[in-house]
Amino acid sequence: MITNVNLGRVGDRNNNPLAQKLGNYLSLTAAEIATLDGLVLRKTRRYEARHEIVREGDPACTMRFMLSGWANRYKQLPDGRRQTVGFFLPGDICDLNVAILKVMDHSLAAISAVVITEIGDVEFESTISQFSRLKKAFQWESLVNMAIQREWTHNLGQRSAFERIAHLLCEIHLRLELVGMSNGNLLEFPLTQTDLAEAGGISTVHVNRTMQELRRAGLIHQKGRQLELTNLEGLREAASFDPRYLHLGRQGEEL
Amino acid sequence: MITNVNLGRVGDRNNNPLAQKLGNYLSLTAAEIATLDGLVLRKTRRYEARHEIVREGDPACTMRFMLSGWANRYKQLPDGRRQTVGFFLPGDICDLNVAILKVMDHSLAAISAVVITEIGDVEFESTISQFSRLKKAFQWESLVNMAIQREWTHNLGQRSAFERIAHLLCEIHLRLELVGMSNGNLLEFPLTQTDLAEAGGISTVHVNRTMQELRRAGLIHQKGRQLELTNLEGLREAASFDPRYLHLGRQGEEL
DNA sequence: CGATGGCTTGAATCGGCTCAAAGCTTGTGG
DNA sequence: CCACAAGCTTTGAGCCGATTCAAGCCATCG
Repeated sequence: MITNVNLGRVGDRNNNPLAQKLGNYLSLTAAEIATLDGLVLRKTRRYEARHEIVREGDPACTMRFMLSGWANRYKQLPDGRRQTVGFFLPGDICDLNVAILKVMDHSLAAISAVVITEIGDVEFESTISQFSRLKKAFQWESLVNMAIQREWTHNLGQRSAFERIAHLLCEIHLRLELVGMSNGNLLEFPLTQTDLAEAGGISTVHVNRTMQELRRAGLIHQKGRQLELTNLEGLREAASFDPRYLHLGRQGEEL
Repeated sequence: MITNVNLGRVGDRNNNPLAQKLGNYLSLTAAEIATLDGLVLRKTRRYEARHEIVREGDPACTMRFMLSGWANRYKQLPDGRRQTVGFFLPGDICDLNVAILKVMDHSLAAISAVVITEIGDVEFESTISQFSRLKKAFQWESLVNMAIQREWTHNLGQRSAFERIAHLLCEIHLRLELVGMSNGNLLEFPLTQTDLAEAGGISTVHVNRTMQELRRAGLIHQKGRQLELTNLEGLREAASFDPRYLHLGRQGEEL
């Protein structure tokens, strides 16, 4: 069920997560933030949990910004085997310039309820041609997304099930932190074990046993939809998680 | 061993592979091709087979274009487990805008002897700001690279060893075809079984058995460094290879 | 209160890994 | 032109991580 809603007030209680995200690369001026608000806090679309957003084969017509909720990007083999190739968290940009390609090579689906802004490329182009630092920030974000995709490749190719799940949790935790959505080591966690299985390339049953192992090792603790990373250092160690691939740290101040 | 060579004449016997590559997305004018030649056929670097090009942690200072040879991009865990996250074939662009990031999150190494052009972003920016169709072609190429990375993620997460290797071979074959480097189903193939193992996330021993299986199934045939895909349709079938993720077909003519 | 979706468990099985040795090729230097 | 080394490929045997299948449990929600 797709509904169009005008979310005019998203911006006031919770800062625009896109501005928050890009602020991790360059520190943005008030004018730049206002520009991002203008891009993002307009007509939005809401998708209920577990609903499709776009399907592989659909025309690729707009860029999408995640305002709230979790979504995933997945690909499927003809026989149905499905791999999640990425998660979208608030502040994420689904694909810069996708509109150039005519057809989606993967699907997007909401995990929890999701609010998204769609942006046409004309408008986007005109914004970044006026604000060169925003342009740089968007390119940066895009490069980080590629780096994440490479890390996922690495994750699936070389890590054991235990390490993989640990790595996924570390990445999600850090990415949520970047948009102010973790409360220390505690986070809202809508993923089912089946979601983790599809992202980790492991069977659901084995995810279950792996999560038990992580709990027994004192690395995580779950109560309902909340996940606590009870020993973040230990978890990162277990995963060989090295956050450098996320390229944070405002190294771009000089511009 | 790194040597600087001026390859002034690369362009005349073999067309500039970059122009050939981008020509698969948009059909380029003579002026556009000349511009690409100007970008690419200048001072180049040659790396011998099996030598490092950049290492994880190095400063990320330039874009790179592959003029000839094969290279790979890989990441390594602290204990040495190594995953190839992508191959670079002639005509490939190592990373648009990498220079924005300060540090490489992965390494590049030559597989066969390789010739590369390095391009500074200032020069690159000025070129694409003058030639909007080239800009579009470069963005397209960049989106295709992301799509390839997603497909690799899918490959590692869901396909069996047999399917994975088959898929890799299909992809390589098609990508070589795009730059005129396959001779029908026959191709020059410098990868060792160890290379395939690192790309497929499988052990070398198992790659060996898998290649035997592919041979027994009549799908491939090897003589020395040559690989023949003796039953391309069968191979694609076995791999569930769907070339749509490479987004070919000059759908961009309208620009 | 029943239904639905997610989590947990056990047992049997299998795909792919490890280790270790041997067989091939290719290139190099004498 | 041969001999040897180095690197790549092949083989076998035993093992282990992860899968499959099938059933039961638990929580939530209409």
